[in-house]
Amino acid sequence: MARWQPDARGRLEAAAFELFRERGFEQTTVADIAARAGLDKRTFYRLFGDKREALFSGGEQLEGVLVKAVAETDVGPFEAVVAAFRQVAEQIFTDRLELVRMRQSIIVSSPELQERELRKTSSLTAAVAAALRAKGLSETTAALATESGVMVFRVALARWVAPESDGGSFADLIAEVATELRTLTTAPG
Amino acid sequence: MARWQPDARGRLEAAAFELFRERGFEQTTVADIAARAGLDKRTFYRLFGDKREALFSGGEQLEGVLVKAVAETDVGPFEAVVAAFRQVAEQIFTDRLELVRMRQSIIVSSPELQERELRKTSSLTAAVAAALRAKGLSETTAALATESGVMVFRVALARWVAPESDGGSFADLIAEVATELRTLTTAPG
DNA sequence: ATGGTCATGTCGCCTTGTGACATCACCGTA
DNA sequence: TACGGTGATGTCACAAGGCGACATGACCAT
Repeated sequence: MARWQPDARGRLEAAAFELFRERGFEQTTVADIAARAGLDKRTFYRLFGDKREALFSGGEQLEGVLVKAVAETDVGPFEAVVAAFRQVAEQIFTDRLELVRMRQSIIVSSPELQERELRKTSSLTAAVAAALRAKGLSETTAALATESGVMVFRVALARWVAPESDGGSFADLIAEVATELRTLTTAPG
Repeated sequence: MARWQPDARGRLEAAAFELFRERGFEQTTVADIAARAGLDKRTFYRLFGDKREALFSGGEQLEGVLVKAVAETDVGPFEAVVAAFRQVAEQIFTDRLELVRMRQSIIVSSPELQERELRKTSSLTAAVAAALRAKGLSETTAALATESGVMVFRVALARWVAPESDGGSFADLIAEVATELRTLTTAPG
């Protein structure tokens, strides 16, 4: 018989998710999370940099998919980023609406988590922008195309998880929002 | 003779700014800041929510100017936001390049401060978007116009404070970046 | 003079996050 | 079979962030 149960990291993530939902983020201590996972506080900190990180693990995967998609697509930079996000929407978000909703509701309830989410988005943005620069685009163009794409994704996500949403295709929503953005910046006055 | 020196808040902000530059954000304790300002740690926490806030005080002023400018301007939403930021650039940033550079260098050196800056930007964005909605625009349009404007501002700011920058007109830079964004989202392929 | 108000200081507490060291199953090797 | 190494975990101790409760004392109105 093994000395330790397997997948300590996964157990901690699950425990954190449950506890954040049950009592809220601030009312949950790291010791609580570790206890529910049958581990020690110190072990938690070996696997996660801090309490917030337990909620932000899929990030690297997302970044990988995005960067790859952007690098391989060969249309205009803005179109490339939007296409990459649509791919992410299909690969990663499909059939996960309820999960995403729960996650969002946790994040919205805590300023600390909102800050962390913002930073995650920001570093993801930097990675995508770097991928665009690697294709020969200028600093400014890469930054604007990437941030526009991220913005479209965020607005579409907000609409997708909204209570009024019918939970239709997230990828289609992204395309719609991209179109809105185009008309918005184009139309003078 | 007064029992307390005046402007405790200002003294704490100044002390924090100095210490963050001298030793770095993480190496500075709240007790250090308070001591340099001739105050107690507890007093610091009465005036600021946390250690980071000592560096983010002009934010409310900025938000006020922006919201007012957006509400009063009467062109397309994106144009309104860009115009508002150009006004801010002239009113608040002119002749403060060195100060802004120092501030930025402090923020860049600390992940915690970066997170906080992101959140400040985010709440400012929300305020501007609300001002646009108050003018009758849809949720999505307001969000896209605002975020586009904020993005333009951020990219322009990055270029303005960059070491290679000639320190020319920040407002002009904003106009340039806005134009770049238009061509970028417009051009298909 | 009297009492209220308000900014500040003092004290004590819990939580976050980390360094240093102990433990002990597992594994390869003699 | 014994032995030592490795790696994940627990234990202990501690600095710092952040907050509640209470004390202090200058200022002000009456």
